[in-house]
Amino acid sequence: MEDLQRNQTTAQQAESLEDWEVNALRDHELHSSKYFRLLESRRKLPVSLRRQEFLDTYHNSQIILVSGETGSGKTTQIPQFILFDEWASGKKVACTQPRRLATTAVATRTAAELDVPLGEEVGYSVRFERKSSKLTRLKYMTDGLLLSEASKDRDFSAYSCVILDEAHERTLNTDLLMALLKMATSRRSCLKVVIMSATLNIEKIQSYFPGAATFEIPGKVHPVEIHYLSDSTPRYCYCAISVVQHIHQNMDEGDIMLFLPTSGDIEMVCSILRKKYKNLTVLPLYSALSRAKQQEIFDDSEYRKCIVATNVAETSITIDGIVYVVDSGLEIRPVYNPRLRMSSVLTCPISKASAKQRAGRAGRTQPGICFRLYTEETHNTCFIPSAPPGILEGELASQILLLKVMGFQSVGTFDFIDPPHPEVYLCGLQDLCAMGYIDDEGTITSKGRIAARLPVHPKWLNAFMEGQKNGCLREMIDLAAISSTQHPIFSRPPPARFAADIAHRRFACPLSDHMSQLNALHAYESAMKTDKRLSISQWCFDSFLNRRALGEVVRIRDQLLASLQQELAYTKEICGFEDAEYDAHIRKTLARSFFYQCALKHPHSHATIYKTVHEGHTAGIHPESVLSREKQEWIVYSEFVSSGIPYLQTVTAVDPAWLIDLDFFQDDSLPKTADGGFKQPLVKKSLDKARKKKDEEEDLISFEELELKATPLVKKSLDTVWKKSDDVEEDLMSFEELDLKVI
DNA sequence: GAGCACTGC
Repeated sequence: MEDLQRNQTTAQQAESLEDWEVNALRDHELHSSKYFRLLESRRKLPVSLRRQEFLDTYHNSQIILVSGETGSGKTTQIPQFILFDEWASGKKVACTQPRRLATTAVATRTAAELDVPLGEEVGYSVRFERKSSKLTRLKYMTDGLLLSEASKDRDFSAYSCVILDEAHERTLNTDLLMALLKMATSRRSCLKVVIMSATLNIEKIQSYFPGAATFEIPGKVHPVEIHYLSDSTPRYCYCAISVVQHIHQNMDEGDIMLFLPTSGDIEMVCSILRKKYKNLTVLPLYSALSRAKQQEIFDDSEYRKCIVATNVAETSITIDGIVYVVDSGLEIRPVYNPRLRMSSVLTCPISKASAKQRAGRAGRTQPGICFRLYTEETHNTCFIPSAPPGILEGELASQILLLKVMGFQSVGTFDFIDPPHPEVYLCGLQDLCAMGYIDDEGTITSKGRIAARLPVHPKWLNAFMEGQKNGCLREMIDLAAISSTQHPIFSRPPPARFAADIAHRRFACPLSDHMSQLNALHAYESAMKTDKRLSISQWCFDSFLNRRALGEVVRIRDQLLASLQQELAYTKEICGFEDAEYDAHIRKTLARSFFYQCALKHPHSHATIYKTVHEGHTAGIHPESVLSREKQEWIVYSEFVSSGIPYLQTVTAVDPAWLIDLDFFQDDSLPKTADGGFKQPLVKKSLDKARKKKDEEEDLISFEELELKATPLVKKSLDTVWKKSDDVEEDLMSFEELDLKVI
């Protein structure tokens, strides 16, 4: 390796080093026999045949765009080519992935290919888990982690080259990194950047990096025959069952993968298929399933396998041996409305890129067939080319804060590939201002600097500071951790919802969902201490609590504690407040830290209808909440969501007296909407009431004043019809009826 | 009285 010169190596040099019987990276340790077996198959990959061409491109350009389909070997080989070429730099090579699982998997594979122990020359770094050392020269990491490193070092100065993989997915983190790397390359001429992407939609990235060199790698995939429906159907579940039935009964062996939008659809279809075919191994696959259940899809089976999946199977999990794909053409998409600050999910048609990706799952090991449960015309005219980038899809407060802490003052003019809508940006600024993280000029405050570095949403810093004042910092940290897990800690499996609700009652606090969550977490922790490890699963099962989620809560909580103590100098001992007023302290803390997320009950309405104070929107309380049938006047809420009806989720009853001294609620400072339409009387009167304890009658306002809008009850009639139907046979169409045409 | 996906620090 001593003879190699940075950015001047040749494929021949590198290959002769690889062919040696001793390991050039490991001070001349002998290679294992497994190494040579792996080397032989690596050399056959399409990308290996063009190693010299790649190096020529790499040497002549600072930014390189590599495009290639799955199966080209780019994720494992390109970083190794670069590792040899950058060896003399003495710095690290980073390669990012959007997901944790892929990061660890590809690092493990690459370490094996280079015949080094994982964590030494080749390592990885993901949240909660680091396998890297001083020796590490090639580091696989999640894009989120590199981003958080970049917040402390805009120049990426530990790296000679940064490789961004899966850039076509356009995750929020990848987009931010592309922008930061573009700037870093102009400051550090010795920094190399490689953007790796699937071939589709690469033009956008190309025009963002005008001077960049491009390098294409042919893929190694088998042809997939596509069949479309000649007539569209809304009954995609039964249509899918018919197609699976046809494949199973009439077609050659090979496993089947069926894509459906929701876990509900999946469970229903699985139960029908299981009843009908004893000689078919039917396996559900979606992210909320336990790891063990997800792992079952890889187990050997004596029968043909039929995997029924959401789009986890599109990107996160790849399975070989699939020959038939059945694609409903639907997915669940999150929709965020910045004006309402409300999120919801919708069932939508997928993109053309997703359809291609799903079909490709059939051709990984041999030629395959894909049945699309939509017409060719639908595909061509209704499907958008590719999913919109993540930066256009959500709330951006934490990203704006991150850029501010990095020293970018006017984030509104920041050079993004796709700049977010100005209104989203403006909402983010307003929220940050309300939280006290930026001042009226848009300059970051000292509080904002701390909030930007937290491993949870920055809004929690206010809760931590308020919690410290009120002696319940520990509880706020617990709640922050609970709010950042991807799955709810309370499990309510559809067949046992009623039983789950009863089991959850032992944790319920009548005035607060937040308190109820804390009760469940604390019960879990004491069960962990007293029970043996084996029975904790059973305890969670019996209590209808999600063990995986609770485990993650504890890990996030520990990470938060560490970062609060280290970075923020929270040296004061962190302990819970324990007295008769315990509940009230916590509720007061929530009220004072999430004052911009409080709502007021409509005084006359019989149903529980609330109006949010900040924006003046109307919503109900989510039926799962302990407060759904209470008549509490003031509440704070954690989420404003919609599933047809707008709901406030995870709510806590508060006393308005706790709020009246906050600037936010001073009469003149009440926020107004752009058209000046904010309705103050309700809030003002209710606050006045708290201040003066006046006679209630005087303060009542008319129903009209509330401007309650009728909220249409969207019933998914089709869904309910499908789900209650037990006489399946009647509903099934014959395969011939479906009239599939081959393209 | 009902939800509905997937990531990251």
